[in-house]
Amino acid sequence: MTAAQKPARRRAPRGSGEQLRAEIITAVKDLLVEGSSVEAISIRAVAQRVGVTAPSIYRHFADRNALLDAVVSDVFEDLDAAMAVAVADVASPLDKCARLGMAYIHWALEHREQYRIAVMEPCIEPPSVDEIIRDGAFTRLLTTVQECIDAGIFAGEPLPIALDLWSAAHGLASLVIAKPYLPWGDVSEMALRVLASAAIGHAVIDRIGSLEIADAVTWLRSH
Amino acid sequence: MTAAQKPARRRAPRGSGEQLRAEIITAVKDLLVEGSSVEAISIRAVAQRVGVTAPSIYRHFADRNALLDAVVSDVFEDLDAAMAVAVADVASPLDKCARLGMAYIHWALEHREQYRIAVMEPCIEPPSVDEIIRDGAFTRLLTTVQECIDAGIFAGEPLPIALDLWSAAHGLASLVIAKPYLPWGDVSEMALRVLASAAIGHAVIDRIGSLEIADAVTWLRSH
DNA sequence: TGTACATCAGTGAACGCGCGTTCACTGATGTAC
DNA sequence: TGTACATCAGTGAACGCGCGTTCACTGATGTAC
Repeated sequence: MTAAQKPARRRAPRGSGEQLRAEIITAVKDLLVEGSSVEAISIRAVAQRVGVTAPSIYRHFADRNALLDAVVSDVFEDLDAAMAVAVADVASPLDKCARLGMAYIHWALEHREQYRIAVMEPCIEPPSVDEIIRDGAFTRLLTTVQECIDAGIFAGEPLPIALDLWSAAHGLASLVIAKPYLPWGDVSEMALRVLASAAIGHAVIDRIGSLEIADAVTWLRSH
Repeated sequence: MTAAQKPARRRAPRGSGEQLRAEIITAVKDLLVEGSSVEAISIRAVAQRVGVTAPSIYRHFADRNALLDAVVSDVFEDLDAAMAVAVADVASPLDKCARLGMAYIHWALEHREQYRIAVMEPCIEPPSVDEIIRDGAFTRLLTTVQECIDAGIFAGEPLPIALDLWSAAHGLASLVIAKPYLPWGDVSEMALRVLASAAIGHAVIDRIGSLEIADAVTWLRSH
């Protein structure tokens, strides 16, 4: 009874090579959820987690990089799914924007190492710009920003605004992940504040047509 | 003449153990500047760079982590120095805030791997909160935010505002570093926009006393 | 229904490598006489 | 000024380890007859 691993695994039937592949990706995500860093994700560690020997991994992934790439894709899908749920029943474009941001930050903080490998680490091989633009989560944000523009909340092109908002959400999420010991206080409240100030700041900039903070302050004082 | 490393190094005189120590830290920073990632910073690579054998490193640093810790401290000092220069002849607190942010982002983008190990990677052992607060760059920001509060530009406590502004600057810097292939356009302009919207957003939030973006938009429309 | 066979998912053992780290040492440097 | 000596900055060789990856294989699975 000391070795409990033998009976656990059953060989997959002929056609279903996909099964182990999916199990491997899930195992990596589980390891990340439990706090393993990327460097700790070794082929052997993953294999052991799945209950299989190391060479089996190579039947499904060309090498370690290919495995990590696949995991990153999967992680982005999870993130997009969480964002989709967050705006499922929201009609107002501004509300949608805010909820996308909050969902993004919350998901990141609940899946810190997954977020790290997907968004904070350098990519093994950079995807084309088209792939990024077509990527679920970013497209979702871009579309919502366009709706805000249509509603007269923002002005100009959606792409830079979407990048600004992404950068605001990412800034808080990644800084909390990298420096969790700072006096963050209530992170949800801080998230609201960061997202709100980015969005409001944009609206004011569009309104007064100047990037000078001093102009905005002067304008604010006169109203 | 094939081996040019022999005559280069001269043994340090008795008292000056500090000399090699400084050379080692500089060597690590040079390797980072040339694009080496943290994982590529091995004791052997550093030793070779300095022109010394690997065990020599251990006379000056207890182990690899101690070396990296020392490098991170040094990097933070460099960053702080760059920020100090940026505001050396600036009087207006608002200008100072903006310039600190711009200097921060520019320094980060010019020292990407150094910024990564100092701010984006998990710390080996987290410093106490006090150490952070006393850290040069953050204290500088905190003081400047306090000056802005005194000038009536922001309201409330300086700490959360400083964290917000840091988060805004870090968001852009770290996202550009992690995803350089995105369509960033002119990063300097984007930096201005991100910092301005964070600061202006804060000022508006303080003014209307609500975190609801919708309230701000309504308020904006009525002015 | 029963048997022989081809397939291919997963195995076990091994490879070469670069790593962090250790240890006893060497020999240039500075000092005491 | 000259010599013997203590110091200690830096060396050379080696350690054990975990890693990614390979390769020939095994034996359960599904199929053809």
